[in-house]
Amino acid sequence: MPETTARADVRRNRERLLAAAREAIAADGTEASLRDIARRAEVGIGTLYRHFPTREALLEAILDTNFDMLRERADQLLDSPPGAPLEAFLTWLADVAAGARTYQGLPHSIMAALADETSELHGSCAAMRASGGQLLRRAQEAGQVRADVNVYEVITIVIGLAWAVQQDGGSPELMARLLDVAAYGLAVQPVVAAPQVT
Amino acid sequence: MPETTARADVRRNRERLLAAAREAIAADGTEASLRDIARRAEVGIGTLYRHFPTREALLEAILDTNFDMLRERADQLLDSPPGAPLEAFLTWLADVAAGARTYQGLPHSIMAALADETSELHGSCAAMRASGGQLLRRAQEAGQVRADVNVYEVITIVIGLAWAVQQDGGSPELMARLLDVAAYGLAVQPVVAAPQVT
DNA sequence: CGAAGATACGGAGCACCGCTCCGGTCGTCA
DNA sequence: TGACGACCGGAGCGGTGCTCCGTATCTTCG
Repeated sequence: MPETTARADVRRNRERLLAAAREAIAADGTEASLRDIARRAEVGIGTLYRHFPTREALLEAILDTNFDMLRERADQLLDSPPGAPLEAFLTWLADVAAGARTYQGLPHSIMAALADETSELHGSCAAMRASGGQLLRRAQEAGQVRADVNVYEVITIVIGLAWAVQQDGGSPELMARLLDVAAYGLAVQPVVAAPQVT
Repeated sequence: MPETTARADVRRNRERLLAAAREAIAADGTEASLRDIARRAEVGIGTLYRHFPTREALLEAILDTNFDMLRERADQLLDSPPGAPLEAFLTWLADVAAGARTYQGLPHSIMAALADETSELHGSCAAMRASGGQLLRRAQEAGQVRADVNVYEVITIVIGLAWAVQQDGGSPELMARLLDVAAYGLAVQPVVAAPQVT
């Protein structure tokens, strides 16, 4: 049973706007022109603002499922393998990095949302951060990750790297290499293909 | 003997514009309104564009000495201490991070300039990168830094972290912590206050 | 010293942006 | 079917980056 709002055109316009926004944001990034989104949806600019009072509200509606998946992924990684907590943690970090790079400008939106508690995006971002916190803690308790870092710093590192990679054209290879350096820096023991000291 | 341009008002206006730009960029970041800069300089918007055809040209004029200092610092670190190449390299990285954070939005401008060879800022940024490359190579040849990273990746990491810290309010403490993680990830052996495996 | 010529100045103007606000339309329910 | 109220659309405001040209100013030469 789909959420049955009072009027039909409301739901219709909402769907049109979301579809148009997905298009526009895929093309132009999270800073896509709102007027352009309204145009694509064949809807007045006023209608867009009534449905989504702020840009963050619109982003939240679009990215909702993405963040949920990231949270689920964390829970999943937390449950299934009792061993290898470092690996699980790093896997999740890579997922976060990948998620942050799905749209041009997303890293900026995420950082802004984390900093601004009044942002509509804040909830999703904070939930994601909390889930990652558990993964981090487990890896730290297993003695596999530096004990002197917290979730906030880890997220900041990953989003920062994701941003830099985006600026550089968004090559997945570069992202992997930078994540490798970060992983090496976070781990207590080298885990990946890193030069060994003899 | 100061560069004697044909007309006097030209030099006068140039100075006024640079002073105004420094003010505005310190206040509003590298995306400061150009109209506002012209207003502060008590000069027409056309005059601003004639002196500095693009925003990058204006930034270049302002940041020129900053980038030069970063390059000199690299040369200096390369010469003075024959030992401790890792330390010299990491010191320079911290300087770069500090420099990238002097203005809001500077990390973005730097990354954009490195990617776009036609940018007026590209020269300064590329020169800085090249100087850092020597420091990196020396540390690698001494076996103190992972051999599988290049300057480009290192710069990308540092600027990415600087950006993230800026987004978060720009706390120097956070910057230091993130740089520490990056250093640990780049170094072949732990050098800083990092948890030791027993 | 004064006038001619070159050169730089200023800002009006264009197309865009985010965002507000209100008159008219249209769906819904009695 | 009619009335009511929620919803829509877009004009309008103040801002942006950038261009272009009539005009004022500086310099140089007679």
